[in-house]
Amino acid sequence: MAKEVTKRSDNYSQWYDNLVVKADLAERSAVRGCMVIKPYGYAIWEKMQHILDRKFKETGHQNAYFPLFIPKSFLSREAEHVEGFAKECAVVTHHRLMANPDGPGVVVDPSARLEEELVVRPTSETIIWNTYKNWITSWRDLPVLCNQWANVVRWEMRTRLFLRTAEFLWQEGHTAHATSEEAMEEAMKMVNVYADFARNYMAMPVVVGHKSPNERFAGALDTLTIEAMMQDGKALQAGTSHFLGQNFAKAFDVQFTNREGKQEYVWATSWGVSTRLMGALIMAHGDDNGLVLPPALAPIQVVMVPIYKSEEERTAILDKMDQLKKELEAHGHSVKIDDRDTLRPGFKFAEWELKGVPVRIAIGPRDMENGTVELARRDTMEKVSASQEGLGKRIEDLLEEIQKNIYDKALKFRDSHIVKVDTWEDFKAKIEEGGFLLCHWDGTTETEEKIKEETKATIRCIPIDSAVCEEEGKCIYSGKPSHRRVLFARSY
RNA sequence: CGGGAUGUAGCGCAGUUGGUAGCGCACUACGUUCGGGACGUAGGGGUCGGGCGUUCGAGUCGCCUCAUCCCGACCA
Repeated sequence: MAKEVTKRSDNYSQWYDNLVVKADLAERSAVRGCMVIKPYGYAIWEKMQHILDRKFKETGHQNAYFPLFIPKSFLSREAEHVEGFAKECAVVTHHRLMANPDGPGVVVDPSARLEEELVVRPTSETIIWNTYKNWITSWRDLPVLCNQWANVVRWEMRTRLFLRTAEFLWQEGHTAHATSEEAMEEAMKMVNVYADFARNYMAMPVVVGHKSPNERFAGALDTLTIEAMMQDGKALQAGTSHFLGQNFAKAFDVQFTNREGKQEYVWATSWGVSTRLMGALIMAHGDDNGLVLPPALAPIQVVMVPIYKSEEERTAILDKMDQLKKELEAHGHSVKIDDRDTLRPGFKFAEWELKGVPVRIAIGPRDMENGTVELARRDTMEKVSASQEGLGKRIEDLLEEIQKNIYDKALKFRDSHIVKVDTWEDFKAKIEEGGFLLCHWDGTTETEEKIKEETKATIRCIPIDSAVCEEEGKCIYSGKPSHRRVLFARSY
C-alpha cells in the first residue's frame, strides 16, 4: 500500500524508475541529471566494488588516483577522442565568486577567468597518459597496470537513474604495454573479468564481443563489450574494454626504449564498468514485488522477522533470533533482525521483498513451540517450514541454490529471446518483439546506420566464441556476402 | 537545439462560469491490533514555481520568466 510498485508488464520503463526509488536505491537530486545513491543502493555498489577490486588485484593491477580536472588542451590531443566527448563536457571557466553588485547573492567574478579552461573528466585517458609520459622511459617500466575508482561527468541531455546520469561512479583501468599483442591480451583478459563478474556474481548472462567500428570508444582501435539482455528484450552495454593501440601514446608522446635500444610508442588499453551495473541488476532480475538480488551481491542475505503479541513472546523470539543469527554469521552470511515493533509482520515481509533480500526467516509463537522457522525465498516466493536445527547449513545451500536459480532463469529468458534472422522483413518484425537478433551484416558502417535509422536497432557486438555465428551468408540489409553473424538489438 | 506537456502539503493528484484551497498516502498523539502491506478517533502541515498585468476579487484569465519531464539528436 505504502510502496506499491508498478507492474513490470504494464510499463517496463515506469516499473524500473518506480522500483529504483521505492526500493530505496537512489533518487533524483536537485541538480539536473544527477542522482543521489541512497545507503541501501550504495551498499550494493560497495559489494560490487569489493569483488571487482579483488579481481583487479588478482590480475596484477594497482589502484591510483588522477585529477578530476583536465586541461582543455589535453582533451584535444587525440582527435577522435575529443570529437567523441566534446558535446557532453562540463567546463570550469572561473575560480572565484563575488557579491552581486546588482542585488542579492553572488555572481561569478569576471576577473577570475581561468587562462585555460578545465574540463571535468568525462573519462581519464588524457590526464592519465599525460602522467604516464613521466613514468615510462624503458621497457623495464612496462607494463603499467593501474585502475582508479572515480566519478566522471558526461552532460547527457536525457538521464535515467543508474542507466545514464550526468555524473556517475565507475572504475577505469588504464594500462601501458610494450607490445600490441600484450595490450590486446590485456583488453581481452579484462572483458573476461567483467563477463565472469556479471555471470557469477550478478547472475546475469552476457554476450562477449567486439563493437563494430561505428560503436567503438572514441580513440580506440578495438572495443570489447559485455552485452546483457533486460527483461523487456532490450540490450544493455554492461562493461567495455578497449584496445587503444598507440593512439594515446602518440598523442602524449609516451615512448620507451626497447631491449634493442630503440624508441617505441607504448601500447594501451582502458576498461571500465560503472554504476550502470546497478541498473542492469535491477532490470535483469526484478519482478512485480520489487528487487530480486543475487545472494552474492545482497547487502542483507537473510532477514529475520519476529511475529509476536506479548512482550514475553517478543523477548523469547528475539533471543532465539540472536542465537540463529550468530550461527548464520558463522557461515559467513549477512543477517538482519527486523525488530522494529511499530510495524506489523506483513508490512515487513512486503518491504524486504521490495528490497530484494534473498531469504526471509519468520519466527512466531507456533515456531517457538515446534522448534521451526518459516523459510521464504525471494526468487520463487516459496515458503516452507524448516527446523531450527542445522539452519546454518540449510541457509548456505539455499543461498547457493538461489544464486544459481536466478542465473538460470535469466539465461533461459535470454536464450529464448535470441533468434537467427535471415530476411529484412523478418528483421523488422522480430525487432518489434524485443530480444537479440543474430544476423549477417556486410561489415559497412553505411548499412549499420541505415538499419539503425529504419529500426532503431544497433549492432550490440560481434560475438566472440560463438559457434552459431561462424557461417557464411548474406547481409540482412544489402544482400552482400558475409562470413559471420553479428548481434543486433535495441538498446539502453 | 527543434516538437509536446507539466509546475497546487513530504509524495501522488483534484480544483467547474474567477469568490479566498481540498483528497489519498505519509506524518504526530492515544487506543485496539499483530502468522501477508491493520483500524478507529483526534491533530499538524500551503507565500498554489516566480514576476508583472486584467479585476472589487486570480490556483483559475493574459504576458513574461524559471524549472522539470516526455518525443527527437547524443550517450557507460
